Amino acid sequence: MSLEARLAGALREAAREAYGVELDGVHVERPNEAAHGDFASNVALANAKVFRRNPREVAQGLAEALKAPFVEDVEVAGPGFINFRVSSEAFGEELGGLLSTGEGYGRREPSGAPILLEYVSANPTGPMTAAHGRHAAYGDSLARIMAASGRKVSREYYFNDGGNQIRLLGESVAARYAELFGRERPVSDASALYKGEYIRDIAEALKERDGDRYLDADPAEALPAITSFATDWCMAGIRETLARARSGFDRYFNEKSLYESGEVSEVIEELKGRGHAYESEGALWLESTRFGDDKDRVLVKRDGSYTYMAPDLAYHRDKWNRGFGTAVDVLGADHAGYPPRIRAGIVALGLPEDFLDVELVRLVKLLRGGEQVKVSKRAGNFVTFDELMDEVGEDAARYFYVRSSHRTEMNFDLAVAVQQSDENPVYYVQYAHARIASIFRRAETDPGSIRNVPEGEFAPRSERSSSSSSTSRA
RNA sequence: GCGCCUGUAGCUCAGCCGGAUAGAGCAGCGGACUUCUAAUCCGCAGGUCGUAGGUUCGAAUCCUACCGGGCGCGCCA
Repeated sequence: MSLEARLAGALREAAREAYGVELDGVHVERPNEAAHGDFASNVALANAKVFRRNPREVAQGLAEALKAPFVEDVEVAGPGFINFRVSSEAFGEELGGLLSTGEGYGRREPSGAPILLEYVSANPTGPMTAAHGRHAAYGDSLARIMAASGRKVSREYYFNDGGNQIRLLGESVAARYAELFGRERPVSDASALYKGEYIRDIAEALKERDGDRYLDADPAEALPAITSFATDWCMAGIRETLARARSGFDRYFNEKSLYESGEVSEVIEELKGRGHAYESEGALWLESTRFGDDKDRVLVKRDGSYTYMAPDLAYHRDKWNRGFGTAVDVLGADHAGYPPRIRAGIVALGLPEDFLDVELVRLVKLLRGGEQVKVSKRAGNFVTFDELMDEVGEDAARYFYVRSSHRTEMNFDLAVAVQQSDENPVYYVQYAHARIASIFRRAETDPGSIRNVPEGEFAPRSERSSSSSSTSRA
């Protein structure tokens, strides 16, 4: 157990002993000022109301009742902070524990209900973009952190290879494919087609594999085959990109499987049965206003097809049925309208409201030397995640993505990310690693072989400043 | 118009379930050291925490209004 946790426990015990008060969140931190000790706590201040006494008095009482042999000195300071000085033996023990545990240090054993983390979930209509990159970096980091702090996590990528966007992808590829043979394929709305360079790549790959067999074929047969080839091509590319970014998934969940298993129609029936779905204007609506949404949402369109809500609700119910305690959805900020309605649907299905946790990731603004990089998806002019990694490297890409909170818009300056200078934090980290490795190489020592800390080599920082002249610590 | 997010040092960002002089890195200024990769180390300066009110013993943090930026308000996903 960490020193912070041990101190928090001791404070909780002292509160029970001295005041008969049961505290839940006890905050112990490392103060900014070394003069304030090795650790400090604001319990007395934060819980003054619970104790019904003035903070200084409470702090004094807690300090007196504290039973913690590893604490050398306790003092009450300022408006009611409790400052601790910890013995160097305790620090030595902690360091010894750190060295022997190695990379496992600080990790917790898994416990509690597993979490389903869904992220990226981009439909296979093209390569991953720089915006998706932020999702991959954030989601992967979140998964690692949750796992390290003792939660079982499953990562899923939910995709749909059958919707309207996919149809457009198929049309786009078919048009390009025809062009490769010098033909023109009639399309209903040329402006809606995807224009990216990759469309040509897909068409060429298709020509490579199947030759001209779709050229004069019945479109009713050719188009599905072309579309299927295109989505497979995109999905394979996405998987490659994700692997390169070291962001793996336990499962790629195809929306289609929810129709095949009957779960979509089940969900509709269940909502009807619960009285939360009604028909109006020829469509079937979810009564989501009853559960906090702005307006009711269509589940089944007038033409009989489903909106995305239907399979999405089926997917979330499927997550619940698989035994997950929490579903975390990482979505783009352009889906801001989504959480209230899907939550409404979840509650309407009788699942707990807090089952779903949605994290919205803001957009990435790409800069190059302070100048904004213009992107236009419509014109097929965008920066792919692969191009970004080509330019700055995988590590720098991930570092910058995760550097600032996912909730704020971020500026990603490609020019800075490749600089080998003080301005580039990635370079700093890499350089620090190189230097440390160099030291160990010269010392002819393997850092992994260090098992115990010689007495007096390390000291808590409250002792460091005062006794710096006595011992040199390299 | 309504809703959600956001505005902290010249720049990029922490801090935001209220608490000790508001932090870091970079950039700036001053100094040290000629080396285990100087792409180093130490120090200094720099902030009306968007603005105005309110709650509180105490507000960057909570509440209200306003200003600026982003996103959303489809029988698209």
